[in-house]
Amino acid sequence: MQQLEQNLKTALGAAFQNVFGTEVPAAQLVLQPTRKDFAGSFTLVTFPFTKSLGKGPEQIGQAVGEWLVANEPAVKGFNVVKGFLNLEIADAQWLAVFEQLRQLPADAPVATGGPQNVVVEYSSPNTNKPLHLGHLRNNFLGYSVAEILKATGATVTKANLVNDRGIHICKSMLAYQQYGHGETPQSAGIKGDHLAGKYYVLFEKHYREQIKQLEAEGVATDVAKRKAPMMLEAQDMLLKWEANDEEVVGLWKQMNGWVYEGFDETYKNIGVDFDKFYYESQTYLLGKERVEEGLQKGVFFKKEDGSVWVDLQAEGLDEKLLLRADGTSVYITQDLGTAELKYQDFHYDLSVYVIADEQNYHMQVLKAVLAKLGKPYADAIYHLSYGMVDLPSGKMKSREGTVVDADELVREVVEAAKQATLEKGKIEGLSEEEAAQLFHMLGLGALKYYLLKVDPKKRMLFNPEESVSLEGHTGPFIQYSHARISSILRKAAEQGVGVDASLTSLSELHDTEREMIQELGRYAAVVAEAARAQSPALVAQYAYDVAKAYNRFYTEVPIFIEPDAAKKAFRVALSAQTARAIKNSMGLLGIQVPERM
RNA sequence: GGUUGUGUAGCUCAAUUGGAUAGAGCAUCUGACUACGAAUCAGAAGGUUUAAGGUUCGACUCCUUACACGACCA
Repeated sequence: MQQLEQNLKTALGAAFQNVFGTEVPAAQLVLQPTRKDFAGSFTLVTFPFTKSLGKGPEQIGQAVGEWLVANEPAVKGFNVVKGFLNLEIADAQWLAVFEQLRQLPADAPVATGGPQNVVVEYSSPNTNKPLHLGHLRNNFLGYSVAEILKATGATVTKANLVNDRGIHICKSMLAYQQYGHGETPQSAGIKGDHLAGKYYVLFEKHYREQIKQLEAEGVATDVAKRKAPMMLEAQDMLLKWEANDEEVVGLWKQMNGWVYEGFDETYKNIGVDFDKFYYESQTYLLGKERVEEGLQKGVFFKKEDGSVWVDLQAEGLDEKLLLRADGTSVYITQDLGTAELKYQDFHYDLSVYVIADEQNYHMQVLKAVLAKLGKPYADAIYHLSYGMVDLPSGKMKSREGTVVDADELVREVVEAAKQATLEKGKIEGLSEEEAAQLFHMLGLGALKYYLLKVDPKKRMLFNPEESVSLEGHTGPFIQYSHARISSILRKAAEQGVGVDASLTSLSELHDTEREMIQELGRYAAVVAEAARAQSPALVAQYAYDVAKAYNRFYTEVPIFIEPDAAKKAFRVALSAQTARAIKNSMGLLGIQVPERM
């Protein structure tokens, strides 16, 4: 379709040349799809030309339109409404567009001239508690952005930076030491990440009790928080960990092992994957080296207490701590090391960090610090900042126990999909295993689509009832359209209707057929824009538009009843092409589509 | 206090990046399964795009100010 648009632009240029005798810069010839309520397929806005031509917008549209109809075979007709020139395209052109789409391999990359070598870091969990709803948005976004970039022909590495060290990890370790009695995931029958989370919560509970007690003894709150015995013990544990204390490191390895097993299960269950894992325990030392490098280069400075800082006021930021007085690292120290390591490993020209928007400032600092160090990859860093997920009851707070657990949520959406599917009673003949796979596909489709259809940078509201809904603007709506088409294709195969019929004998297209082709033709442009904006929401919207357009076509145009064999074959081919577009675009979102449901 | 993001129908979200009468879904109401899958389709109703100015042929979009909510930095 790009070619059709290009041809139209060339013709428009010629029209201006011939009618008004002036050259119009190609950049000014912007075509947009015509709004549904007007006749035509492409629209040129003529207002911008009124000044230079000294003529009214209608007059220009009329003249250009007439010239096009007389001289450009692709333009069948036109109408002018105020400053809008609507072009009607000849059906032969649409069929040519369709033919081109059909010839394209299903996995043909969409060339964009964008970055070729990309690392997308996402998920990046803490190893002290299980994944929750917020992580799901992160995981689905990261996976989808990676897939979209792959679709533009880029080489993409999916990376996961595991936050496996620090005081928060020690908290769950300490609580386990004190209250665990040697419990294991096996003995407790609890997933490893949930077991660690249980002890993290236990730590918080006892810690808070200790604070209360100290306060009752007249200690000020902030002092109580620092001096509570459990906090002191956790800090002591962190020091021991950094000193490679055998017992502490042993416990750390054991508990992290449990957590990784739990994460693996969850990742598998939600259908995301990674090519490379990084662990902060392995990058923080490299980060310290970078801090040292900065000191030597004179871009960082040391305060009297020995802590290391960077002055970013020239960049519109503040002074920022890079290394504590006691020499222990802070978040940014580790991030410096990880960025360096990632670059050594992959020499990316784009490094995407999928991180919540509460880290906006932190990521600005990271970029600025790397720039100060003169790192060539500083510019390649891009923070894909996404908004928090709120609940109808308000904000999610792990400390207040108002988080929505990822595993539990997935179970619920799959169960809801199962109930709805069984009610419809349309899946007879599927084995038990196939049915289970289908329920999983539909439940996850609903959940993923729900989280991905919203613009990433916006904060969003998670409504549990809507998230399991299967009707309207949802994943299952699109999945249903695919299942429906699959059914048609099965029937076509039975009846021996080929999809490779010649299109040349077709006379006139139905409106919905024309719209369908135009919709299918947008695919490449949508993927390119989604990659540029790093927004799966655009792909989600597109998949919905395609399904919607098909359903309209489906109710208005007969397929198997059609007596004209050429038309019948074309409609089957159009259906097959639509199924492909749905499967592709949903695939970019990490959502699978069924043959029946 | 400083920086920054958001504000669109009762609710959840769009709006091709400055273009036409601001579109979808949910909820409400009406109609369509003896032609191919009704998880569908067709239609009704629902809007002073937070407010006030400004730029423009044209503003949800850009600028200024104010208000509300959030995040971050102290």
